[in-house]
Amino acid sequence: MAAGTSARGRAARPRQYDLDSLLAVAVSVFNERGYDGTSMEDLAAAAGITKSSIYHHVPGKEQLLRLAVERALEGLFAVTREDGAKTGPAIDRLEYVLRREVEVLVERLPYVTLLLRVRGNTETERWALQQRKTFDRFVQSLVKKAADEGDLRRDVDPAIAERLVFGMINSIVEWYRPGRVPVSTLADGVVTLALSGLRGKGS
Amino acid sequence: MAAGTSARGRAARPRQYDLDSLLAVAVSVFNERGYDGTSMEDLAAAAGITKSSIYHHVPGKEQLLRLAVERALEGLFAVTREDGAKTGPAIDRLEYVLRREVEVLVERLPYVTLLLRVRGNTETERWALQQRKTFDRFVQSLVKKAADEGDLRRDVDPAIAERLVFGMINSIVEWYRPGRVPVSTLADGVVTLALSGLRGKGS
DNA sequence: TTATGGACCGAACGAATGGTCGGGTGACAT
DNA sequence: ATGTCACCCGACCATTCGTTCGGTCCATAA
Repeated sequence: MAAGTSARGRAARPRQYDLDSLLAVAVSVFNERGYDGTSMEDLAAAAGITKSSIYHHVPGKEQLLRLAVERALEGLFAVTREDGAKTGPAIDRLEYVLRREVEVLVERLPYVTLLLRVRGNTETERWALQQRKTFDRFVQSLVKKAADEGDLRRDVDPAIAERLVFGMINSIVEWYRPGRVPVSTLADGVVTLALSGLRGKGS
Repeated sequence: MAAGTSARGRAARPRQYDLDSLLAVAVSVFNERGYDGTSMEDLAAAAGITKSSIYHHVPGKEQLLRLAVERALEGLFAVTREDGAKTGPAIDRLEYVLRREVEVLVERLPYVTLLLRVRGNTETERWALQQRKTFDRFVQSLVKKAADEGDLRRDVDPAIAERLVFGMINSIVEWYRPGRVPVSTLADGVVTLALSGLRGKGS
């Protein structure tokens, strides 16, 4: 984003970071090595900078994690406040949220990836887990409502179904990379699979 | 397993580990804190033993990881060699593998959990990732065959579908704990959801 | 020209980490 | 009684960790 040769000045002044561009690098490394498996030296090397320089931008390693998961959670919770998630039959709201969640997940892929891998070792991580739980409960209530309105199959426990569909969506971060397949195709696939299943009958 | 007061001897000789029981403790801690986030002291504390004692049973931290993921992979690959995975229409083989994978995953829950979280920092981890990829390709070929035989819906790319269903199953380790819900119910839910979807029409 | 301030650096610190070493203790077989 | 062996211990080591500090460089503003 803000890294690279500045406007003027021959071959001088390469790499120059601000908080945002440094965060992008850090998150990328976190996702590759895992948060605990990443040292400040790893980050420094990836950024082409020294360890101590990182502390000019950020007060510590944990803050980088915090900023990243905040960015992810912000996107996720924004969906729950959108119209499509609040009006109409629960089954439609559910479909809307599923599709939108896929979109947000792809849009902020590295940040959401990191969020989904949080384990709970630090205060920041525990806070992130709590937030995820809150979001989870929102979707859970949608599934419950759709079941109550008779729009879901009755031979699968709604609680289990929610976990599974949720897990399916979250697993996207493990393999999807933007470019090859358009997001809309992915989102269609998710919604179709979640609601109508894999088996035949399709056009 | 083998920890506890020995047959004879008053209140003497508490905790006494063999490789297996120690591994069980270690894997449990790995899953809670993450492999990189777990120190040998953490393991020692959880086992009620000193760090140095651990080295009596195992040559190092990485070996514990190795033993654990081997246990998981062994169970997974055993499925691919079973009859149900090798005979009959691909769609039936697929259903068989899905159900059996759920069963193995639950049966060896802590080990498979650890396997699914491997990142690739050490040689052992990279080997584990390679093995997972091999298993993945096996399931992929099943989905492909089922598609060729016309038993899958044609409006979702088989490659994407396989990833999603695979991800759904793998996500089970994040929430399922044996006891509350029987494995058979879970497996039924997975197969139903994967093949027929969430939406109505069910009995 | 000088001063301000953002981005960066090398050297160093205390704490934690994975691992080693030499020794101890008790159950069991001889 | 003695020796063996599995299991355990405390003390220690070299390295790596996250973090701090004092200082340099240079683009821009006054």
